[in-house]
Amino acid sequence: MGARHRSNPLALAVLALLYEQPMHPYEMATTMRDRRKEDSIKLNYGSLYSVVQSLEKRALIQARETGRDGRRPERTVYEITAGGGVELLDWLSELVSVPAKDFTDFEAALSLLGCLRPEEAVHLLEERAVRLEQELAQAEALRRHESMAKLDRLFYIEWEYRLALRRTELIFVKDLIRDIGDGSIAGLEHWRAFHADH
Amino acid sequence: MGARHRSNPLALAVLALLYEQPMHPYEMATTMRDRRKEDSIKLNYGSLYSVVQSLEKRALIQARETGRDGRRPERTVYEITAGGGVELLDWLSELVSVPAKDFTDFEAALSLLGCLRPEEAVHLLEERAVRLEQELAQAEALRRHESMAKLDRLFYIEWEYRLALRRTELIFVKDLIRDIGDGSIAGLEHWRAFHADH
DNA sequence: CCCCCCTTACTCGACTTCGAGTATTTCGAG
DNA sequence: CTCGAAATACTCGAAGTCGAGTAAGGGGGG
Repeated sequence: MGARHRSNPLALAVLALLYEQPMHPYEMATTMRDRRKEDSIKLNYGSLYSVVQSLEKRALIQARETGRDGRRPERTVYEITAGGGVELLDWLSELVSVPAKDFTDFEAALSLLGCLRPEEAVHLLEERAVRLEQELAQAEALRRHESMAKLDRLFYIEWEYRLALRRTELIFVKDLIRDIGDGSIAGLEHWRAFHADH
Repeated sequence: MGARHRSNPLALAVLALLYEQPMHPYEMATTMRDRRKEDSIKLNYGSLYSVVQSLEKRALIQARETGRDGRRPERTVYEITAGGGVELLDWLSELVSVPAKDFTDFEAALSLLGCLRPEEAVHLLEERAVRLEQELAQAEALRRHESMAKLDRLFYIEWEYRLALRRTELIFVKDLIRDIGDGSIAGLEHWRAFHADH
């Protein structure tokens, strides 16, 4: 399969949209926005057009018609090919069944926490905790909102997943604040020593 | 500050290493490997050299000496500048204090789960659950290993963070399997209907 | 003492990503 | 009916990403 090319999830999203029905690129963008997919899949105008182009070159999608509506700029409508359908299901199956390592910003920051003084670190972690609590409170409010309450759960599983992770993150951050604050974290002396020199 | 340029965490890692002591690029790579930083920060040979170049252009680091050891290829040793130190602390502070949205592969996959048939989805999620359990078991084993037991906790917080997230993910996946399996997930009819047409 | 392979250190160019910029068209207020 | 604002549909080039490729030194087996 085209496993070499499976880096950009936007390509997956394009295949998924065309799996439902043919579309032109701009419509893909608006559809993704309407369905809140931009929250879970990074969407960029510039990327979209080159991703579509690259999918066409690999024969996973093909141009269907290059019609024009009135005197508007030309729209190229694309449809998925048989190969594209196979690639979609194969790729999606892989993403679901094998847990990939993903590099998050906070993980990177934690691994370099030693560059900050302990007190500074605690202070910044407290800020993060506050912001996480706000985010979670907002999410709770949104969930109770009527427009959300009527939506099938299938359409917001990814949202629940993200919330579950955020809740865990909040607990982790609070524990960490406690352990640095009361000096119970192992290695605190080395940490202080490094900053004493600097 | 240079907030426009804060996309690649590898640049942050380079600043952090040079904050400790001057180094040449290849040494950065090996040091990161020795300290297991490659687990939490994506390291690529090609990227490293262009990242270093870009940091130099922005005067956050500077070449110190271009010595050579015997007749080996030239090594350029870099050191951090005053501006580089400021940028490091500022950037790191931001990453710690404000929770950023990160786009993970699994979240993208979940948002497109409708493309798979329900039974297929359950099957693949079960595979993921098994793999997650294996990963967690391996991590537990590693933690009990002597080389790990002696290490200061400060040096593997990022590892604990990742494990906490993975544990939450496992619970989430198991719950999801249950809810799709026993038909209690809202919207299952629409899901089946879509695949009946196809 | 010579050959092969591993490590060291870096280069290269094909490919992607990004977001600001452009040009047209519709819509609504006045 | 006309002017401007928003929406539509796309383009462009600068910058970044990637990993295979290269080339030279060191070291150990025959």
